[in-house]
This record gives sequence, structure tokens and C-alpha cells, in this order.
Amino acid sequence: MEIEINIRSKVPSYQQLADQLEAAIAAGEYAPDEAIPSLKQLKDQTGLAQGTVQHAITVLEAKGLVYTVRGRGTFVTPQA
Amino acid sequence: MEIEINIRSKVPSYQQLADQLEAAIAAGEYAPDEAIPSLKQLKDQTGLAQGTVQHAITVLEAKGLVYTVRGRGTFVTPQA
DNA sequence: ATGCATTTGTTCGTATGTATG
DNA sequence: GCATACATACGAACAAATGCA
Repeated sequence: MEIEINIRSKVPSYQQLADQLEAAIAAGEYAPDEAIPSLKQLKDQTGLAQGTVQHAITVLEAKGLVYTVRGRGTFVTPQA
Repeated sequence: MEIEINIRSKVPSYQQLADQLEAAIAAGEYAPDEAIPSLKQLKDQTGLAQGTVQHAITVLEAKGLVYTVRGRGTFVTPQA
């Protein structure tokens, strides 16, 4: 997927990333229980720090859109 | 209030802090709409980094126990 | 079982931005 | 303008879990 972070935006970087990942999931770019890109991949693709990427993932977890398994990855939550 | 962080515990520092703040709120140590200690105060009292303290606050916000106003402080959510 | 690479989780210290009073 | 307080972000390091060779 394509991710564009606008540094000068008033919207925080982590929020922009979370929004774009959410849109990608909504668009069906990732199937349920399929992994989204790893922290390292997102870090490299966006140029953000790992902590910032992690923050974005935390937001998505809080919204119940993804779930995470340590050592494995972060996966799209299947529809209930 | 008294806060004790056990560095060697398996429980993360931010979670310990969140737990203790939650207990203090539950115990009525802070009235509804009353401010809890500032980030700097918690940072100084616990020896944790500001980011770690902030993480703890974020957890409490996510649980709806407190709400934050930038430039003012973090306050106990009144019972609905 | 051992080791290694990958991946997520926690924490620090620091810097800077933004809002309030 | 200034002091205080929360918000965002970086880079770095290390811990812990997983899976595979």
C-alpha cells in the first residue's frame, strides 16, 4: 500500500498513519486475520520513528480494528 | 499520594503507574473534575521519563477515568 | 535444544510544538 | 511575554515472543 505522511499538517503523523491504515483495511486491502506491514516496514516506508508507528497501531487496536501478537505481527480483526 | 514503581516487576512501569492512579481515584483521593498531579510532578515523584508517564495517562483516558485539557491538566471524570 | 532473524513491547532522554492562564 | 502543562516525535537501546533452520 501507499502511505504519505505530511509533516507540515496539523494532524499528527501517528494519526495520519492510523487513518490511512484504517482506510486500507476498510478498502479490503488486507483480509481478516491477514497481517498488515510490520513496524519496520512501516517505519521504512513512512520515515517515521518506530515509536510513532507503534502509536498509530495502538490507536487502531483501541478501535478494535486490529489485534497484535508479539513476535508475529498485527492482524486485521475479523468482522464479528 | 504515594507512588511506588518496581523496576524489576514484570508489569510495565506505565501500567503500574496507571494502576496506582486508578486506585487513588477509586479511593476518592481526587474529587471529580479535580486535577491529578501534573506530568512533571509524576515524573519527578516516580523517576520515570515523561513519555512513560504520559503513556500511563493515556491508558486512564482510554478507560474513561480521566480527561485532559492541554495547558491545564488532567482531571477525574465525574460519574455519569 | 540451540541459535538466529523477525517482530512487537517498553523505556529513556531530549527537543520542540501548542494551549492555558 | 512568561510560566506551566500537555502533545508529538525522534533515535536509541534492550526485552520478550515467535517461528524457522
